[in-house]
Amino acid sequence: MDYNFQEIEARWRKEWAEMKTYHVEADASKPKYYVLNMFPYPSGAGLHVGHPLGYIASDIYARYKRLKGYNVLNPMGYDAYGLPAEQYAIQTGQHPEVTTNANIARYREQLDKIGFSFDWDREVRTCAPDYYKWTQWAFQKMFNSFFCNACQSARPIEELTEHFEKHGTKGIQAACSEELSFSAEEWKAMTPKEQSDVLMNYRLAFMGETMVNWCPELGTVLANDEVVNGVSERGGYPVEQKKMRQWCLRVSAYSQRLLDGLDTIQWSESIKETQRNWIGRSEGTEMRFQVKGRDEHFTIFTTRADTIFGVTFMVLAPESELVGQLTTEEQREEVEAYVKYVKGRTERERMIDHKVTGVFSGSYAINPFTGEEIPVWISEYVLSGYGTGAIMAVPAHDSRDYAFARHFNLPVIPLIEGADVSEESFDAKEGIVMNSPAEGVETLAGFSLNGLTVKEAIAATKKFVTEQKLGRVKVNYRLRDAIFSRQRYWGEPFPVYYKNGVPTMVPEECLPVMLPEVADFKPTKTGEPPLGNAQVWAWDEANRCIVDKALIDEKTVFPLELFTMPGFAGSSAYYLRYMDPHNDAALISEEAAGYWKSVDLYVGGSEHATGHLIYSRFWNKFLFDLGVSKSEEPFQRLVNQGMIQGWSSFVHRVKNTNKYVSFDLLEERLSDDKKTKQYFYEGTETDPIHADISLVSGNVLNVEGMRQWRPEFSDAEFVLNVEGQYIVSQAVEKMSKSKYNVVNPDDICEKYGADTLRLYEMFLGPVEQSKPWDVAGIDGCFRFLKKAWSLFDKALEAPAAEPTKDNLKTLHKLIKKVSEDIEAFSYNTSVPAFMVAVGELQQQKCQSREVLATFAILLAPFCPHFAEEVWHRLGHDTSVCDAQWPEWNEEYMKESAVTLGVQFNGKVRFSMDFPVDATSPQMQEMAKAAPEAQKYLDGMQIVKIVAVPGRIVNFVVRPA
RNA sequence: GCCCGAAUGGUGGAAUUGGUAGACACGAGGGACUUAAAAUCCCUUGGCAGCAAUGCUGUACGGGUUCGAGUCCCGUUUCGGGCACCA
Repeated sequence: MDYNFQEIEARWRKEWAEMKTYHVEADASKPKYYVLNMFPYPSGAGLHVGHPLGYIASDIYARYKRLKGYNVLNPMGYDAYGLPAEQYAIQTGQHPEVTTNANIARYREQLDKIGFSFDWDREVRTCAPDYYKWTQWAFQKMFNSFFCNACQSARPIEELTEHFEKHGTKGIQAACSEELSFSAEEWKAMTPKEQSDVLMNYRLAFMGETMVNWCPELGTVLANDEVVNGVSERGGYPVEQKKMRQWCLRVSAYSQRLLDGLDTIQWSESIKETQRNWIGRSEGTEMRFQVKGRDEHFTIFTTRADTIFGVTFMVLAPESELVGQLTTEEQREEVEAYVKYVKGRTERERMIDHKVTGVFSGSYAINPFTGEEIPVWISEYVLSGYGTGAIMAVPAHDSRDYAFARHFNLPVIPLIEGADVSEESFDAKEGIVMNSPAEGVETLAGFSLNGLTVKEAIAATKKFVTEQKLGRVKVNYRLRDAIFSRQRYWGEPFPVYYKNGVPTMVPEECLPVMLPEVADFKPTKTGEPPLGNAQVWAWDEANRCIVDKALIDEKTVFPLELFTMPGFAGSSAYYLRYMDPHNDAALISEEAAGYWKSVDLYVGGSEHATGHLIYSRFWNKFLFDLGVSKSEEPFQRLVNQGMIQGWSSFVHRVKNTNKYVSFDLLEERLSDDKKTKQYFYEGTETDPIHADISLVSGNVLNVEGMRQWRPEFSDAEFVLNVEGQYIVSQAVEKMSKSKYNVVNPDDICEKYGADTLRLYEMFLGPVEQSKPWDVAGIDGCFRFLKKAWSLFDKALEAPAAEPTKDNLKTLHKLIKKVSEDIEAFSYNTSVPAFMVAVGELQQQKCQSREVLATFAILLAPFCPHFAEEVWHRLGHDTSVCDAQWPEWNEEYMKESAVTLGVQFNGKVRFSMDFPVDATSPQMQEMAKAAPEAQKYLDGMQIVKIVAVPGRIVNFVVRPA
């Protein structure tokens, strides 16, 4: 009987669904294991072969763990809110929900063909009201919390108001946007609006007037991780800086915990490093500088306090509030012009050219150590969002300060012995300090750093600054608060209304606040976000319901928030919801949270390193503080699957013609910058144009198909080579619809079956690595399954037999290899092990039902349909999923004989055969053979015996 | 510029973590079966020399440690990834 994968796979697909084979419930009698994939955004293009890579890898792990006796949670869902559906809606008027549901249906159909062990009863969709209810709920909890710096934990906001009423801000240690100072009396005297504004300064979800990344093209603000190289990640549109009122999450409050947590989880070093970079902890000193001739001072942040004697100017960020205060009348006009110039530059312009620009403020600061006067400048190279927005410039030891000093002719004072600062600054934190102070300069309390190493000098300065109360030691983080509102339609609405200008939460019992219907998905004519188009979008406080906007009276009926939440809102805690997806009383029950705790294995792309994976950790830590999540970290082990790239094919069109020339007729030249290759035909340059890979076999183009494919090719001229063929050029690129290089998993399932697809994707290379999809190699995997099938087929037709020694040896070698490989996520090496094992069993004419059944269990994680089929043909009536993973036994694997050799100088050798067993007489013999060998090696001593089981034994010898 | 990571046949990639380099697969070549093709099976396949046994050489390049290095150390080159006026 042939391997009829289509029939087998269809049957088991149906069976598993009917039997709910993959349904899972919390079960205290079994250890749990939680496997999770990053849930997909269901795009209109459907799945390509790259998508399932991670799903297959994690599915293998989930199935393996289940066979090992774990209660495995392996859910799947959809990150359903997103920009493409909304943009499609704007173009076509089609409601995003309609397109999203259609896409989800398509995804589901594709996923179902690949044989995953997902528990679909637990599916979540971020756009479902019973799901986003809990996104809104978490937001409200953040709104009603602040972060206590002393206990490093979120606390109810009431604790803060109580404290304000008793003591004002005195003794408050809370994460905030801005340090405030007021007394209890002042607090009590504030209007509700004023109190609300003060509390916004502390809430974990707060409304803040901040510089945001505004993308005019998309009509919305973007988070820092959504801006790449100064343009929007999606679409690549320019992004500018704009001050706007926005909802924000105080992610920065958790900086230290986010950093510390990294040491407790098994993630790749590179992702951890990326997150450490993004958090950007830097330990330094904040120092106060007096302004000359005025009773004012300002504070700077530096990590190089030791360079205080080399400060020759100060620099303020143009956006800094200090600019207004420190600009003198004479300089005002010039400064204002400069600030205006800086505002006019986009983020991208600033990034691309680091122009040295700046202007003198007119003021001088006093060096607190020496009393020297230092001019205060303003320049865009100082960022307002980091530190205090002001720096002390030490041109000798900072390259940016150096460039500025050279440009504006400011003095450069070297402070490190032997540092040559005539051409560039000396930035390294090493060497011996000098000129600190320079000879003859008197300093505060006679302070001197001369002769110390830089590290000692930094420590000494910190100590001195603290003692003399010139400032304080301070830790700064680069991590910014996340901007949490978007000016879009297709996202979670905020459960917030504006009561006389004060943002107020819709009562928890009334959640979710459902996304309203709108007539138009575009922003309103007055520039309001799309929700401004909703007619029924006001909150009736008395009746606790959403009502028509026309009823707004500012007494009991108030306008609702028009912003929606960003993409990361719904994806930040979805892994918790999977634990208890139908609970409508809580995000998750105590029992579910206590049992499943956190994700043991998380699989997804590394592109989320600074987005989702930070927000999720933050969100989870917050819920952990609330006691909802039972684990400080959401994802214990993270595996980043690589991308599967596609081989794109190109036809070459001669410039300004409709003539396409076979690739082998072109002449290759390097471009002027010698980085890219260009191809010429008879001296004229050609442009490579994507051709659909379905029209190419090998590297030969189906010219007729090409003509029919798209109208522009129908009357094109194709110049063929001498064999009458049109050769395309090929290159590896990201798999994408627009590059016509997409391989659809459906086609592979159709032609080879899901089991072959699964096996092949794993065989292609390490899961973590990006690699191109190579169509040719899949035959090898398909052949393997056919061979394995015939092995079972033949054995089942023959009478059953006891396992032979060789059978057991092959089997146990395989058990060991596969078990170890799965644990290590090294599937690409276990596939060959299966191939070898099948070859051996075939040769042994294995007829043992027992051996074959065990083989089926081992194969089950990789090729579940196949395994299930043969498992049943072997006479089992329960699913192979409920079998038990076998243990290997070293006994069976012992080699019967090895070759013993002595090697010295690569010349002297002898050999003998003996069974491998440390206690066997033959092994003892081998030990004796060591002195025996000495007679071959006169004057040598054997220092070490290296035995490789089944291989060779080397005696390591040295002159005695 | 700074911080990671990588480099092994024609190709994807193995190598028990310091112990026979190139598993397994693809591709290529040869053969069997077949009228033929597909499918299947067998053999060869890093390079050089040789009929052969075998020998020499070989893991980006140059050094080093070691009885022994793809693996460890130092330097160089190239390619990926991340961060980037973060004081």
